[in-house]
Amino acid sequence: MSRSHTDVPVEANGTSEIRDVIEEACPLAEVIDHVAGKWSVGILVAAARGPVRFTELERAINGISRRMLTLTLRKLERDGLLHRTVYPTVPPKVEYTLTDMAKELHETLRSLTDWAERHRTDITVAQNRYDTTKR
Amino acid sequence: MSRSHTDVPVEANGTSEIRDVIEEACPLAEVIDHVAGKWSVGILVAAARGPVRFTELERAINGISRRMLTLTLRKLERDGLLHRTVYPTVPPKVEYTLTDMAKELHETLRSLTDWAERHRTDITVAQNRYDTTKR
DNA sequence: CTGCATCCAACGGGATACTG
DNA sequence: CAGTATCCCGTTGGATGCAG
Repeated sequence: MSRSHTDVPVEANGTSEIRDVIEEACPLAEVIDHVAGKWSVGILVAAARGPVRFTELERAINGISRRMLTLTLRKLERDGLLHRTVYPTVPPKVEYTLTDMAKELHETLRSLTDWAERHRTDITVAQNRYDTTKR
Repeated sequence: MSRSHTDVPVEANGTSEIRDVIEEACPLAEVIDHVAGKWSVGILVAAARGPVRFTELERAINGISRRMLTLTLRKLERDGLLHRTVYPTVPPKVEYTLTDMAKELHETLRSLTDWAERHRTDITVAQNRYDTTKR
């Protein structure tokens, strides 16, 4: 996704409400960017229960490829959401844990979960109605 | 998703592949899917203040293309988050408003915004540290 | 076990010209 | 005004194979 709001030519004429919209949306867009990867949330949730190993994640998250698991883990680590601990054993062992910041985020996400559960069917209904009427 | 062949544009029909992760992540992943498009949040925020017209959105959301605006609007409408009202005037006038469901979502998103603002710098710091140590 | 490298297909998304 | 239709390219992500 890599949005980063810096790729928008500044234009500097930002007046009135245009500015407002952008200002208000920005931080939100940032979070989304950090969490909206196809697998980020899954990893965050899986790691929320305690230290998780690479292979555990691979099995827990249905359908993820090795490559994407690595990439997503790196991104989350870079963002300061995951902590990576390497045990120099043979064979190697690596554990991932949520940082405090990420734990907070995880709780915050719960309100979103609630919303999703409250409206899950509403959304499905809306989609069906849309598809049948406009298609 | 986009069934045809070569360069047929995406169709943005949402409902990508089901993300079967751990049961706890599922509803959350759903929300993310509906909101995580590059422009969805921006549109939602812009429309949160009241009815908005197509061109208003185009100007309010810095950098969006006409195509993406249309696609994203259609997706949000399909998901039951936006309501589209057409005034059969000349020239045509179309207004978009948040549905009740979407208003709820918008409020819920505020807690995410708060998190983002609280940790915005933490994230930047983490990224810099990561980039300097591993690079 | 953990994870990087490579190849490749599919999709997202920008620019723009055209229409009701 | 509010879209729709094309063209085109950069990125995402799956599949594999190799390595510490």
